[in-house]
Amino acid sequence: MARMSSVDRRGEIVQAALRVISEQGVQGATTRAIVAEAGMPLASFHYAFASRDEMMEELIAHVVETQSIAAFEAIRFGADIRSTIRDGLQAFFDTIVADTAEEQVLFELMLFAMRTPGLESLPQRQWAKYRDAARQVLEAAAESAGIEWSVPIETVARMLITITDGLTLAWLADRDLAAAASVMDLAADSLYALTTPQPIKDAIT
Amino acid sequence: MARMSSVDRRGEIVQAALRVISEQGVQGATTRAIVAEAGMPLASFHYAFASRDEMMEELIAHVVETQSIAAFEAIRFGADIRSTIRDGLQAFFDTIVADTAEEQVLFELMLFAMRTPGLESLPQRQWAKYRDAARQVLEAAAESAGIEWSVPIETVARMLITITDGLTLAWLADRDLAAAASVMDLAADSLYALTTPQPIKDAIT
DNA sequence: GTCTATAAGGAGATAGAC
DNA sequence: GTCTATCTCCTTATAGAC
Repeated sequence: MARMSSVDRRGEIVQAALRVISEQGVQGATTRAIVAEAGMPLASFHYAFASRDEMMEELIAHVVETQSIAAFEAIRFGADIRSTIRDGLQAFFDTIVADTAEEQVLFELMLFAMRTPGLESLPQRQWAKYRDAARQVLEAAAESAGIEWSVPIETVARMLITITDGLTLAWLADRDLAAAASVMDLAADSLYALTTPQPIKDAIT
Repeated sequence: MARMSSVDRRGEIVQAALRVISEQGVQGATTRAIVAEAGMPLASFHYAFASRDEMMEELIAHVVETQSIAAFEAIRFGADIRSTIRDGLQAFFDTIVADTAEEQVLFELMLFAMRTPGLESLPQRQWAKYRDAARQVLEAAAESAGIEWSVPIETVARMLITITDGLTLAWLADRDLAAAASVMDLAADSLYALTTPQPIKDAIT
């Protein structure tokens, strides 16, 4: 492994750190563990980064920057809006189940950021990105099914993120697939209740 | 401070550790920081506990044992079930806002437990206690308002915990009171939709 | 029993050889 | 530029004086 650019080396260290965190948690991500994972001598770490703090800052910024809600990309739209919502929740949840370790890392990093001077605002940005992704998928679902949301879509997006966060936490805690399914059933009904057939041109009476 | 029983000293250390964790996170809860907070010499720590690991184990077990959802105790029941639900959510959320640091500690401890051999099952027990508390408050609300839940109450309880967890996480991330209120409005409607007037003796048609 | 003093090891960071 | 060897500090844990 000949010489590599400083940028490449920083990226390689960050990726190695993410793998270490995934297996051992934030606590276990010592400089020694990281360079061992990356297969480089200890001094290379401080050649690329001034300090471990600086590396963690770049790592979290990288996660916030690149991490979208991959789950939402697995959603397939159909004509039946209620089924689309339910299937969409399932697609989200299946991704969480498949990438449980990664999801746990996200929570650990967000809590770490909250405790770290200079990184306190990153969880806020992260959740804003979540809501943005939720809003986009809700817009796409509405357009696909020919319905409208009866409350501001930002509010529906917040509700959706509330539900997905709650589902994820419960999954991390008790790994109960059937229980998650029953919650998703209720959640799909609740979100479906927020839809109206098409434009506003269908009044009662 | 004269001599105290071993049990008292263990409790005092655990309480001091919780205060340290509240201010500095789990990482900052070193034996030195804890005994400094408790105002005792370092050796007292290992006189009471064989190791820091043992203390953390007792601390988390203590939290799981004693921590109920204090928020649910602030709920006042009224005749209007929808308002009762909405007010109940607000009472929960107000408690979260008032005790944000403590709530953050709970998440940190649960993630810590998941990474600690021997403590992996504690989050599961913790969430089971959450659901139990939710079930009790849902039963009380139904009885008070003279309604029934149209789906199994365990499922409603899971839905409620999903929502409160999601609300709590979002609050920790972005501290947006108004946004939480809008989510609680939707959540109250969703839970209200799961109620039926009284016994099952009111059929349509 | 209680505390001072210290051991033993792991952490981040760096000096200096190559 | 890169890596070995080391420095310094902080951690858990304990030995041994009182």
